[in-house]
Amino acid sequence: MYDADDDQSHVSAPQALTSSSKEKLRQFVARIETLETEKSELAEQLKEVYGEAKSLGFDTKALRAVIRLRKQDANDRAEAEMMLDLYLEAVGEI
Amino acid sequence: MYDADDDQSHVSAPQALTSSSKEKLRQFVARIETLETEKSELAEQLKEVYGEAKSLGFDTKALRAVIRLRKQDANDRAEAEMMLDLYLEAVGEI
Amino acid sequence: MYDADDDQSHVSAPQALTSSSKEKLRQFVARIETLETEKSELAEQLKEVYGEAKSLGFDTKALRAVIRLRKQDANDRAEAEMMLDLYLEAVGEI
Amino acid sequence: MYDADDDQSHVSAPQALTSSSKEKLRQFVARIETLETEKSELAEQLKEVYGEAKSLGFDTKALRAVIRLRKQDANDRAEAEMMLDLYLEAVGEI
DNA sequence: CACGGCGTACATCGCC
DNA sequence: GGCGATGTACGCCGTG
Repeated sequence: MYDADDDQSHVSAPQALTSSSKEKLRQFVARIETLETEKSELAEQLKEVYGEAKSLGFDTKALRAVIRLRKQDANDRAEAEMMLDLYLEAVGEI
Repeated sequence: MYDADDDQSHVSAPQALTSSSKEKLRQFVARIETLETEKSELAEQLKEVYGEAKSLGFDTKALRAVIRLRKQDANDRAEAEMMLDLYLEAVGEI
Repeated sequence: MYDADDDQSHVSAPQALTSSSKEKLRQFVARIETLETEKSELAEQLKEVYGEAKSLGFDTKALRAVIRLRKQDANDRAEAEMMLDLYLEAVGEI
Repeated sequence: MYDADDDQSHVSAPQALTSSSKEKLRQFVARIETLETEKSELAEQLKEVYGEAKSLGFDTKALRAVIRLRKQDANDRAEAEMMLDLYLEAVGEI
């Protein structure tokens, strides 16, 4: 996208961004980078937690498996709910 | 995990976890799940931001490229900084 | 799905599938699962081939790029062919 | 990878491939392209099957959900098996 | 240090 | 034709 303000044509000719578009773009970049920074920090903390568990003698592989299973269960429940809705709709109950 | 409290041996005898170990395990699981939830929320917000940018006509693929490049630049700068420090230290400037 | 045999109405009344429909459904599921199994096996074999190439010292990323480019070329050639046919037909040469 | 026969150094200097390496490369490309062709054909057939089901009045969305669920169940069983092994190993039973 | 697993990003496809 | 979902590929990290 070359100019979010101007472009009504969908042509691919390069054109400069308006200053308004540039400003919006800057803001998007800033918001994204903030969120990614926070996300990286959480990832960092997760690593630390696993490291701490490991240093206390826990098997991180098994620990990760537990986490994965619990998540999977949650997903399964959500999926089951979805399927129920789908079936109810299929038999005209919605 | 054999038992973070008991096991100093790494032998293969089956043994249950002590209640203390179980409690620690529960806490680790809780901490991890909290962090992962927050991480997912940030991921969600990132998707929303990209979606908003897209709805305003910005090319998200290009936007992602911008983010990636800036990140790379930051890494490069950090690395250069590290090298500089290393050299300064090597010549006794620190 | 209301009933592939019966339903001409698209009304929302709940109704069970006829046994004939159920049988068809089973067959569809079976055919799909067979095809997906075969597809997974091919995917598996592809992984093995890439693994073998890697173990012989080839850069799999470059190898993948080669495959991608050749595929693109093939697509381009097919498209050119189609255009040619279209033009030939347009000038009454077919 | 610049030469699968010669390169013991892992340096990144560009160098020509030996004819032996080139030949191997050609064979890998051929094998990969064969497998990918077959995979695409299966994908094509899958599309046809779903299309046929749809034309007979079946709800493909529900059909896909069924397939997904059955696959998920299989995965769950495999995962459960893995967890069992993991736990058995953790208590020294392997 | 090389490998495999995991999470993420891209592309494709079916649907609307 | 845009959008959402799904399958595939890449990069990163932890591990042996």
